[in-house]
Amino acid sequence: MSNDEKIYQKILKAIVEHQLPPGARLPEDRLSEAFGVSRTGIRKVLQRLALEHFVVIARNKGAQVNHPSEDEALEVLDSRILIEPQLIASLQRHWNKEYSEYFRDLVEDEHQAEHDGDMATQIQATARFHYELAKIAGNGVLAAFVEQLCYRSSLVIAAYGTRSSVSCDCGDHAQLIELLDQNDTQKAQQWMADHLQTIKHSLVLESQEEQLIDFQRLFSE
Amino acid sequence: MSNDEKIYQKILKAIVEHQLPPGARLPEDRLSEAFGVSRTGIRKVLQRLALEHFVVIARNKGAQVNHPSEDEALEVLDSRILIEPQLIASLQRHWNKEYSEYFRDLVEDEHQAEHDGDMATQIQATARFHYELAKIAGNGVLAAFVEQLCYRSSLVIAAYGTRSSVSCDCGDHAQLIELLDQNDTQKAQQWMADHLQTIKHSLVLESQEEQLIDFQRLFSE
DNA sequence: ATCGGAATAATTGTATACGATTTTGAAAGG
DNA sequence: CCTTTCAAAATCGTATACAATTATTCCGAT
Repeated sequence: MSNDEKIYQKILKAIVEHQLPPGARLPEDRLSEAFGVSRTGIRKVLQRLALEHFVVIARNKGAQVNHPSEDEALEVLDSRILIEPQLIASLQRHWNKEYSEYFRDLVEDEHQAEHDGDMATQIQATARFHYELAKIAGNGVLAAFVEQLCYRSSLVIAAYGTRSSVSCDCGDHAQLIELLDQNDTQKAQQWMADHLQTIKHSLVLESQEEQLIDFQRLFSE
Repeated sequence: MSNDEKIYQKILKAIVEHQLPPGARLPEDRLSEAFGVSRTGIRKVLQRLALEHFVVIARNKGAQVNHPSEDEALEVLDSRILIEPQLIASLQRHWNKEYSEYFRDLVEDEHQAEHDGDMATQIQATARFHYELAKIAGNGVLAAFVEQLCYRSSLVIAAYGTRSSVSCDCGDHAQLIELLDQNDTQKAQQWMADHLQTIKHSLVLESQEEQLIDFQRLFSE
């Protein structure tokens, strides 16, 4: 893997795992000295992250971790709701015992991370379950998009999620594997749709109220 | 629009309109003098185009217009087949007379370009019909992905399309508007799926045979 | 004490320089 | 005449320099 790619992965990991919260500034100087490369390489990485909506770059003001709007948050989840259940059908055709065991291991990793209170690992494992699943459906273009949506979902949860957003759904993933093992495509599709809906509705969108409430509190005090 | 963005648009346009064919090399020096900026700005644009799969960059060998593999070509179309019909449902809810007229104008542009033999304009108009339609479904994240898939489709057609790939489907678009005007969501979805299938099957995938045939021809002559 | 406003510091935008790698082309040997 | 080899040209990767813009701090005025 190229050096740029390694830096990209590290920063993305930090964002997705909520180490770098939404709104955090990412000055090129600090990053370049932290990674031991010149600003040139850092800029390249930041621009990539910006295209993928993990950071936003304002002209002459630099990069900061994206704080997705409520619209964006919902659209990311809606996109997954539209795509991922659809992938189940072609996924089911490739399903076999090896996959079943592999994904049970992934679920086990999730449980372990949850038990250890290791939220970063848990977030990664949860996202990975979804996009690894997407990959075996056989369409690399869609799989790449789903992978991006999964990571963006992690960022959405960082912005709007509660503790339950990340942990509540973990036990569930094993249920999907059961359905796939039973070759019950219909139910598996429905499960996936419900699962993503659950995550979507676990988001707390404070809307504009947050700012209004601040004003009101200022006036009332 | 920033200067970078303008350069990006121009190069993308040239690729999508088949002015820069798949495989064409894009040396940074030539581009930088052509656009009157330093290589820095060009590199930024090329790297963006690479992330979006319009060009491929090989280390120390530079950028060239992507020549999509057959797998990639099919996956791009399959992705559209999975997504675009699904968008019809939410699209239909926003449909109104203004949209109807707007899209009839777009179709008229397609016809005009076809009549004038202006393939570049025709390609743009055809892609635009699809992604403008996707936009009014109300999900910006998905719409952006569909837009990218439409442009990638143009590149796929540059690589594997016949003349009929670009022109045969033009008259059709008006039919979809009819169905939307009649509020016949079911048929509109089916139409979209069939339409994209038609495009997919109009591709000629020479597969590995091309190379073999070349050898055979060399021997037989 | 608080609110401008100017000077200074910090940060980004773009160009250029130089080393590294690849490609090209020509000359020498078979 | 063809192949091989090596030098030169072209091209890319990365660092650095300097200009442009933005953020911060400090000072004076109200």
